[in-house]
Amino acid sequence: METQDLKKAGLKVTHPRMKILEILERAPEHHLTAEDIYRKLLEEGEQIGLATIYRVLTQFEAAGLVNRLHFEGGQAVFELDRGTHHDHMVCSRTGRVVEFYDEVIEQRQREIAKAHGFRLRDHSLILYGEFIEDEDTSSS
Amino acid sequence: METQDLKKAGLKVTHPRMKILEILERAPEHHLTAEDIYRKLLEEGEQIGLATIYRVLTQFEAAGLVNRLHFEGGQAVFELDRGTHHDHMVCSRTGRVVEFYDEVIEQRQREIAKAHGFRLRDHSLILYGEFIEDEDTSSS
DNA sequence: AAAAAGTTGAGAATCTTTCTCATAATCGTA
DNA sequence: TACGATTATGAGAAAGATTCTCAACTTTTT
Repeated sequence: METQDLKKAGLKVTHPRMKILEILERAPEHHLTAEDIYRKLLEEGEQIGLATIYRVLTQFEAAGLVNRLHFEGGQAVFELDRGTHHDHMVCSRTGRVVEFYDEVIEQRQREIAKAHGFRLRDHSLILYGEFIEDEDTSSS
Repeated sequence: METQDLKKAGLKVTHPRMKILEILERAPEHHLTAEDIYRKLLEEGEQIGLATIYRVLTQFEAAGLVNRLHFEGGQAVFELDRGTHHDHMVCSRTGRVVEFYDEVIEQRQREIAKAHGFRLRDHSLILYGEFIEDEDTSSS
């Protein structure tokens, strides 16, 4: 029930916005590109324009409903903001994304920022590599 | 004297490549977009095509001579690889970039990766905010 | 229900980056 | 030092991602 969130953000409760939120909520991957969302909506028979998706995602980002992440590869990915900050680990083989949170790292960042006279607003930490279990050793 | 580096990477020593390296070495900002390099070269009377700049930067990246960074905003920025890994702090007001290195964070990343069965290849840590000294409080 | 305000879809436009291909430069060798 | 094989360059076209434009349409307010 996010119609509240939309209203709070000064956004009208429209069909495209609800559907986009739904997709983000249901996606098992949790991290989707605008195109991913576009295709998933099409599959469900919702013909929502790509331009609308980008527009809405940008509005959602401004409202704090979603986060936009810049992984390698140019295309931005979006995730629902579930209130808890976390960083990301991206498997270069499968594209799998795992979230993690580490208070030691968070704390160090604050200290480093302070030491540099830097007002820390946000940060992006992404680990790149491969999950060992995702490795297809010898199989077909 | 990087002609050695170019040869070692299996790249011919050409005028565009030398000039691009020069620009990267001399740039006080240390972090340039392909366009930045293109414009700086033009200012020096070097008419090198943008396509060449992108091509060369990609080759340099593969050879480990430069790093490609993805700050917010879509455009990639490049820096000369001076052999010492570091992360970045970006001022949203001035665009100023400051490098830092923190062994505690590096170590934590390795531990986190290990705990997740993740073979860590690389990482990107960027702090966003503003340098307090860059703040134009009241001035003209 | 009508008016006011905000939203959508489609395609055009923009921006960044890569590709194509004919021409030109580099490098090892004769 | 010139030759030939190889590789690189420049310009413009092309591709990919995202934003813009604007007329038609919903939502919300009155």
